[in-house]
Parts: sequence; structure tokens; C-alpha cells
Amino acid sequence: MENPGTRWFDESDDELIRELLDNESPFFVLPQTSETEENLSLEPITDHLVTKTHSEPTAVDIESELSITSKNNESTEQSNTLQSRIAILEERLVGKIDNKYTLKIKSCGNEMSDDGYKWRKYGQKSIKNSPHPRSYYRCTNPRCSAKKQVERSSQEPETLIVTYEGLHLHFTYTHFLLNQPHLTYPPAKKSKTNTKQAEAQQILEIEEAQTQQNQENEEEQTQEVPTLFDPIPSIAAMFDHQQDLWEVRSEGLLEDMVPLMIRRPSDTTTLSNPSSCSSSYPSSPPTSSSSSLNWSPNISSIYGNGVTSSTP
DNA sequence: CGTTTTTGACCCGCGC
DNA sequence: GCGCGGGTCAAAAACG
Repeated sequence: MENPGTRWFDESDDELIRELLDNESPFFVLPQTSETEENLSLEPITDHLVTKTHSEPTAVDIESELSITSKNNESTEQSNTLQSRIAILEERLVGKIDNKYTLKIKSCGNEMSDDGYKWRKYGQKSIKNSPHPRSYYRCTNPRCSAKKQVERSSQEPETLIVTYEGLHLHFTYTHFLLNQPHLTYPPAKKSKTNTKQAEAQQILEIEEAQTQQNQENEEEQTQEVPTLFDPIPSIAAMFDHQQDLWEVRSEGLLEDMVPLMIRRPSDTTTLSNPSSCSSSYPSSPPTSSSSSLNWSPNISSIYGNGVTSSTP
């Protein structure tokens, strides 16, 4: 019996993930290399502050864990369905990783930035020594345990302090917008009569369909929009659609899974454009949302290096 | 009518 | 053990 504390993945899981993390997979942020490079790359554009006060999660943790298990990485049977393996992975990831990091967002209005995910507020608290209350948000995706806290800086009323916690188990909305232009999901309706087994899959499909609809409505706008990459690494997002992607195409998998920002490195310049005080995310409300998220952990080092986007 | 926000209550960890 | 502060719950209200 192996020590469960030192491994989260089976060999088969390991294999699966390694394929995704290997080489220049841009999906994750590598904190070690980020400190200096990040500062350099951000320096010229830091009208906005970027801080990471908490331990930055991401690939390093994962890979280090994976490396532990990689020695027994023999060819694995495909007896397990990919989907079930994914489910297991998700559970393990979510249980294991406690991602928590903080961003400072300069908002130009009352509204906070839209990071591509859909959040539901579940609480608000007044914080000691702070004139502004802290709001607590949870990802609306029932499978996703990601949370975030938003509070306004007492020193800089225009600055929002956003603390992300947890991993998203799904794609961002913006991700779908550009990565699946011909997505032709039927307008999936929420069905309550499904078996629980199918429910998880259903949820994904529903969200995809909804996302697609939203995106179509604002397609013109988002074409030019500097879409953010995931503030939180959406590990499981990769897996959610992996099966489909593999069925559809044997190549370009990573491409489809990589958030827009990653696929369009040139957009990194607009990401932190200090002069743009306009929000531009598909799910942003039409009411002149004005904020700009400015979190860019060594974008250049990640994107500028192996990921040559094949933007259509 | 379903979903989201609001908000007071409750819970829990921590320091004293 | 007690009080405090922060995080979450859940019922009601608001919203679309």
C-alpha cells in the first residue's frame, strides 16, 4: 500500500496531467521564475499594482506532486474512462490545493472587474480598521469551489483588493468565446430529471451553452477585447473538455484549452493598459463597467516562450 | 418564477 | 473559558 499522503494521482492520472503540463504548457504560472521577470515586464505598465501576498499555487505544486508519482509511469491501460479519471483528478486537486492569492485591481468605477468567471455573492462583512466592507463571492459553478474576497483599499479607494482562493473546475466564459467559435451546442435546458451521474456532465454542457449564447451577443466587442487569462488556474477545466477535444481533434488540444490571453500573447499589452478604464468582458454588465484587472504573473516569460498562438 | 443579493445569525479559530 | 474577528449559512428581499 502506498502512502496516500505523497501522491494524489494514479499513474494513469499522472500520465494524463503530464501531457498537459509538459513542456511549455502555458496554463499555469510558475512562481519561481516570475518574481524578477514579472517585475520587469510589469514595471512600465504598473500604474496598477500587482501583489501576490499569498503563496501562489499552480503548476509547481502540481508538478512537484506529479514528479513524485512519475517514476512508475508505465503505459497505462485505458480501462478507465477518461471521464472517470478526470472526476477523480478534480476531487483530488480540489482537496489538495489551497490556492490563495491576492490581486490589486484598480477600478475606475463602482463596479468590480469581471475576470471571466461568474461569481455569486454569499456574504459581506465589515472589517476591523477598514471603512469598507469585504464581500465574499463563490463561483456559481456547482462543481467549482473557487472563491474570492473583494474589498476596497482603505488607502486607495479606487483600488480593489481581490483575494482568490481555490481552483476553478471549468473554463472561463471568455475562453469559450474565442476557442470554440463554431460551438454548436443545442440550447441545453436545465434538466432536473437527469441521473446524478449525468448531472455533472450536464452542468458543464449547460454552462457551455449559456456561455456561448452570451458570447454571441457580444461577439464584436469581445473580438477586440483583451481577455484575461484565468486569474485562477483552471486545472480541471482542461480535463472537462479533454475527452471531447480528443475525439474531435488529435492535435491542437492545448490550443483549445489555453485561455485566450495565452493564445494571443500580443494581448498582454492591453491587459494592463493603464489608460483603458473600460471593462470588456463578455459577461460584463452593459452598464459601463469600468475596471481593469492587472494581474499578470510573468506573462511574457510564459507566453513569449513556447506558445506561439495559432490565432485564426 | 428562478436566480442573485442582502444581511443578521451562527460557527470557528486565535489570542489573552 | 471568554471575547473578538473573520468566514459562512440561510432566510428574506430584490432582481430580471
